[in-house]
Amino acid sequence: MSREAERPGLRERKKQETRIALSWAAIRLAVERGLENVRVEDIAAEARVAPRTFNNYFSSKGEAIAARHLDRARLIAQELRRRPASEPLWEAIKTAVLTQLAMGEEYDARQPDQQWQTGIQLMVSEPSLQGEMLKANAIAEEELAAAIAERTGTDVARDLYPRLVAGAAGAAIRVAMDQWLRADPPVPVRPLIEDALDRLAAGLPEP
Amino acid sequence: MSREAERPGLRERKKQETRIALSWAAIRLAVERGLENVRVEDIAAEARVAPRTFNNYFSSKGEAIAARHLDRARLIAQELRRRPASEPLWEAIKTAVLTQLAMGEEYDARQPDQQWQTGIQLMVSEPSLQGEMLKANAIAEEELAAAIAERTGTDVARDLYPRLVAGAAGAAIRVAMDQWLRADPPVPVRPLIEDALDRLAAGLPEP
DNA sequence: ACAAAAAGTGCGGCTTCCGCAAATTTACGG
DNA sequence: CCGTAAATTTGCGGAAGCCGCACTTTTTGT
Repeated sequence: MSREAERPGLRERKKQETRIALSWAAIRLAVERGLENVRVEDIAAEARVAPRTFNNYFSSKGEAIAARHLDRARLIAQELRRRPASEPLWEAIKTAVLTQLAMGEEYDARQPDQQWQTGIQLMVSEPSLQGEMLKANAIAEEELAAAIAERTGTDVARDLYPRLVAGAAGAAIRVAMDQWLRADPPVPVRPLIEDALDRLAAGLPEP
Repeated sequence: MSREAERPGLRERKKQETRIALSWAAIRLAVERGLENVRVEDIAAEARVAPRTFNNYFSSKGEAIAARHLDRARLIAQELRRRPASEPLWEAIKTAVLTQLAMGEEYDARQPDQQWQTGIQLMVSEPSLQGEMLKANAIAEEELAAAIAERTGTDVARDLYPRLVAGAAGAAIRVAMDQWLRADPPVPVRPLIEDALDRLAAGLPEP
């Protein structure tokens, strides 16, 4: 044995790779043939692991699919921590969200992005996935609340404030994304998100 | 055959009774012996129906338990529609929430309320139920958005506004309730909710 | 290179969830 | 009241999902 502060650890890396491979495999197959027609067995095969291994990572198909979404959402909190402390809170949040969005677009710039959007649409349409989506959002919101608390010198456990801001921001992002997904003549996301967050910071005045 | 606008309909009534009986049974048993140790079979037995019938009403144990919560949350939108149109929106929302809260307290004033609070605590602690809780909140939020749209003359499909307000309000309520549940020296709920909604309407200024 | 720890795998079993068809109950018109 | 149509409940059967446990393989640290 030894200490447990090893940085990346080749081991940890492989684990993450498997996790991501399983998640993408689940999304791919679900998009391709519909969630109902995908068995855990298939996903495992696609990711080159044993069926049993799948459940070592995820406790359901839905969780595997939502995992990608969760990872992305987490980044917002990460990004917020990076913003300079001088920046006003709402500004920082807005920038963090938009930055994450840009990162996502760059990251899988070749084709996965297409798959990403399709994946999201799958999640919002399949009832059994909506729950997973919401759960992921909730987890991300917690982390966001922690980051906000840190930045504003408040206490997540005692003060209403950080969770309130995180919850409201999360709702705004959710609504903006939703609007974006259902816009018939496609519209850009960023303005929607900015608009939503701005209104929030303005106290949601009646239009 | 005939028209289908029968008001209560003896048939519909029985259905609702069964639904509620199943839901309460699920909560009772889950609180009593832990969710893991409750089988669908047991719930059905408690409600005096066949096991198969359970799945005619709910597609999972979790859904059955969250059903009570959902019904309550729905009432907020109902209540909002009843508020006079002259009342400012935020005022109306706040009142609607508090009224619903009061109704709930009166309704099951004898003992179920105790059970209710225990049930909620169960839901927030059991991971598998958190998802159901979130799903119920989402459904309630949709209805709230519809009510808000109606009241403000906006369009749920086209405008960001109603869903934004509903989402933010939902988040505020959630956070306030959460705070209430974990308050060690118990505190009253109402002030928490008022505080949360007021801050929202004020644009969530840093404290 | 070795021993310990962690991850992957296989097996077995218990539940859940759902489609289908028969039985039972309710609704409505005469 | 009675009979027929519709809706609900129930029983059966089966496909998956999910998970504990024990065994094997791989990684880690010395």
